[in-house]
Amino acid sequence: MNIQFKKGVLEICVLSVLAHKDCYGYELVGEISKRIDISEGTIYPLLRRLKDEGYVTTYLQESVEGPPRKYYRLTESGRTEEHDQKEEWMRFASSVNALLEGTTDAAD
Amino acid sequence: MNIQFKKGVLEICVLSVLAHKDCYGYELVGEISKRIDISEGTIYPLLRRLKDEGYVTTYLQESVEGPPRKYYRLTESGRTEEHDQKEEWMRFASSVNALLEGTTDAAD
DNA sequence: GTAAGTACCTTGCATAGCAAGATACTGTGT
DNA sequence: ACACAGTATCTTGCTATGCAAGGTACTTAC
Repeated sequence: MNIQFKKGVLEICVLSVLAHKDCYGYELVGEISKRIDISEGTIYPLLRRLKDEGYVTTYLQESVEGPPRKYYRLTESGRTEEHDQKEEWMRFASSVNALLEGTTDAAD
Repeated sequence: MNIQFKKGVLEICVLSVLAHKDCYGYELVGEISKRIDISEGTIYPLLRRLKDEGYVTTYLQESVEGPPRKYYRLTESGRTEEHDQKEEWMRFASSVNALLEGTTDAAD
């Protein structure tokens, strides 16, 4: 999978999963990996950024399966950001598709 | 427009335009900018990479409107790459869309 | 001669993803 | 008791790509 394609996209993916339910980092890796490969070395710095920007808050919760989990919850600002970034992704993706189709349909 | 979204995508956009017709750098900026912002500082290093990897060849052509134009033409290897990268983009974009829709349709 | 449009190019910066490794808790097998 | 696998957190150093800003040079028009 082209690593470059993921740049910026994993952020909206994380925001989108968190819009559905609170998650801890390790869990997010599993959720997102169902569709798109993502590693722990990516998720933790990303979550740190989201917290620094005020899009999420965190709380700790004990686990019987290992060390305590740090859960991430979307803030109101985070919900707005999720909405805006999703729209921007949709616009971007359809621009790319138009360009890829439009420039080849005469040649193909 | 989110700069990060463009990472890796501009390459397939360039390959796709070149699959349709030979272009010079300045012209590619104009073609692609119809859909996606791209600057000259991006296109020239990108074209250099494509040439180094054997996906394009170049030839000079005089112009009455300014300095000579350096045209880029896809090689066979470039056509294969264009096809493969386009498929990969399509797969990637639909994975992202599935993730963005799937994780919110229960919450929305 | 100077400004605007065309056309090429490079340098230095910012960003984000990843491999690899460090830390530590829990349960299982030996 | 010890080792290992699974869970869970985090950091460091590296890589790749896009961009602003700047430089060069040709042509036409004022």
